Amino acid sequence: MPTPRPYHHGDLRAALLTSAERTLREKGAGALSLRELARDTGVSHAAPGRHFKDKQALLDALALDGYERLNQSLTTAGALPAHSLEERMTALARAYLGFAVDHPELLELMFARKHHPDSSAQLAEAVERSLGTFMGLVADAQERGEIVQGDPEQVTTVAAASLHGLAALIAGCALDAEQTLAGLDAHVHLLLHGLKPR
Amino acid sequence: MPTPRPYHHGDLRAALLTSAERTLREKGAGALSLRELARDTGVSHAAPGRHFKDKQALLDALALDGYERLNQSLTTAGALPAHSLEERMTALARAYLGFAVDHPELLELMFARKHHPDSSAQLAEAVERSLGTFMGLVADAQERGEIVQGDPEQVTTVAAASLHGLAALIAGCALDAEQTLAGLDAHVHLLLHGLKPR
DNA sequence: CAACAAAGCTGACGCCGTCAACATCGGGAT
DNA sequence: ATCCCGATGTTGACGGCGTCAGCTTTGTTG
Repeated sequence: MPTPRPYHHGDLRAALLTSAERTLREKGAGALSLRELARDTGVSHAAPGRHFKDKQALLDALALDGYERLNQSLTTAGALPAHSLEERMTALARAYLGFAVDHPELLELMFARKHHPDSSAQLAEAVERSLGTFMGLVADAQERGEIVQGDPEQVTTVAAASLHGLAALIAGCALDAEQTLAGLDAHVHLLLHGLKPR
Repeated sequence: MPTPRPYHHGDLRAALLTSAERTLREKGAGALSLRELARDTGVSHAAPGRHFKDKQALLDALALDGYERLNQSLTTAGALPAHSLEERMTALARAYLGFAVDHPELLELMFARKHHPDSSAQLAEAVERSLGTFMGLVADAQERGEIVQGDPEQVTTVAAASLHGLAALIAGCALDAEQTLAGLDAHVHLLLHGLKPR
């Protein structure tokens, strides 16, 4: 006879997250239902409740996982051997925008306003680590005199906001992804050298 | 006797939009229910269906209205008497960020990815008009040689993305609104003059 | 091996969006 | 003046959803 599914799933939490991210990618956050998730995973409709207090908790976990991967990607890109500040910044930008292109729904979820109070601390810390990657680059460049002096946080905000703007516009379909990626080098150049003529 | 509410509301569509934006502001987009909206407006639960094909159609109308007001605000700010490019850009930035601070939920809705195919054309056109305000400023400055030459669209994208990034981060609570507004002049300065030392 | 906590299941509740069928009103054609 | 019809209301129903309470299974721990 066919092996009956064991009463306990084994790693339902992970299975739910995996399945959830799949539907997130394919059908968007709005189309995510705990019950459908449970059906897809082969458990009863209330089983997810054992692992996620409510739907928002699952979304928060999804977002947190997104930050994890984004930060991984940013860190990797930041550690790449690069000669100039502009190269380093472009590498970070390419990593961030790549993430936005690959996971637009997830990015939207990550920066949504409606997280659980429980999760918001973890999420804030994850955001902080993302910004930290940029901040590190900025502080480094400031030491070398390759970048303007001043409050590193302010300078970082300018760079990060610019890239986040691109990412958000791509994720929101307000900018064409390919075209933006193609113009990314020029974008970073303008960001570093300014819009005013030299 | 008390005037019985007439069978026909008169301007239910507008009333629904008004009420909807109120709850949007107070409780977020997720907490918006057509039935509750109908109750608040004193009509039956299916009445909204006469004016909005479905819930997404109402959200789209809300977003479109948001663009209308944002564009109004941007246009006004762009027409302000200003001497320098930097002043003009700062005025636009202040208008945009002011909108983001005042209507964060609405901004999130406006740039969400999941609009109805029916509405997306109108929305895209509204976005285009927003960008147009910036594009006008850029083209103008290019003619005067106050800004770097090159594809105006590319230059506009750099400026708009930077400000949109700020707005989105504020709306998503990733940046402190007050602090960001306070540093706005410096931000625009860095955007125009670049992060590299001169 | 007994007891317990973790992690399943079932059933129920109320809310929701949406649809179909019916009611009412106002305005335009005859 | 009347009739008719479309726009805009109402009611009732359906299925799906999130969440909770209460029960069952299971593995672990003492």
